[in-house]
Amino acid sequence: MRILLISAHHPDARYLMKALLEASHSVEELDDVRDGVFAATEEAFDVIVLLADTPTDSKRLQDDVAVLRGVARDVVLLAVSDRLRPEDRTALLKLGADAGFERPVSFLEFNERMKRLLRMRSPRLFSRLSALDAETLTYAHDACRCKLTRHEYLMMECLLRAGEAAVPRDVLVRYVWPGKDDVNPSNLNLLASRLRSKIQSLGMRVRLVAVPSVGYSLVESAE
DNA sequence: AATTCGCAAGTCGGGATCTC
DNA sequence: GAGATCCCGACTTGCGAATT
Repeated sequence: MRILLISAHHPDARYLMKALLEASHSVEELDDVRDGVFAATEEAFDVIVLLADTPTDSKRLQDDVAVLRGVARDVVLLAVSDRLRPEDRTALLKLGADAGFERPVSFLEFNERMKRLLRMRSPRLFSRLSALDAETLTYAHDACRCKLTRHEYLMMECLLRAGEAAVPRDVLVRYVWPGKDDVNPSNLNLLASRLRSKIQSLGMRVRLVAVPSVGYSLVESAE
């Protein structure tokens, strides 16, 4: 999943970021809601997680949720706060949040809830990604199963969500190495090469194709 | 110790340009 | 127009560093 984590240097952000990365998500972290709004208009995220300040200003959190929902209508929007009274939770839901969590957050529950909400909001995308298993880092196609590394997994996820359309190189780089702006472009070639040979060695009926001057695409092969 | 990752170097193929 | 050459992007391999 492509996740935008917005947190104003909250101590929990480190923990959440680490857990999300270990769960094989592609996470972009920003510390300002205004930057988050800009990022959400520039790129299609699956989930936006808004970590409120400590102590939480409920009114401000609600305003932030409303602004984010205004620019990202199809995204799963989650708010995490110190304290969520029933009336706060209700207000957040009315303003467009899909769920509100109170600290401390159980990551396992948080992760499962995210997946469930994505399934409801974007069933087609969820179906495309169903070939991937984040827990075991495997890709399944027909009767074949392919064990992937974390980077290979993220590249595969990025390609699968595009269907058979070509994914630009810069999009792939941002997806696989989120938050890093000094990625050597040849690293993507290297990753693609290893992913391709892994798929081919298992005889899978999909091919990783380089699209000159654009990027890569994943296509079904006849044989 | 095994796995993963990334850098460096080399190969390959296709397109562009030049020369005849 | 055809062949030769050059260049660039894609791909592969080897190896060492970092991580688990």
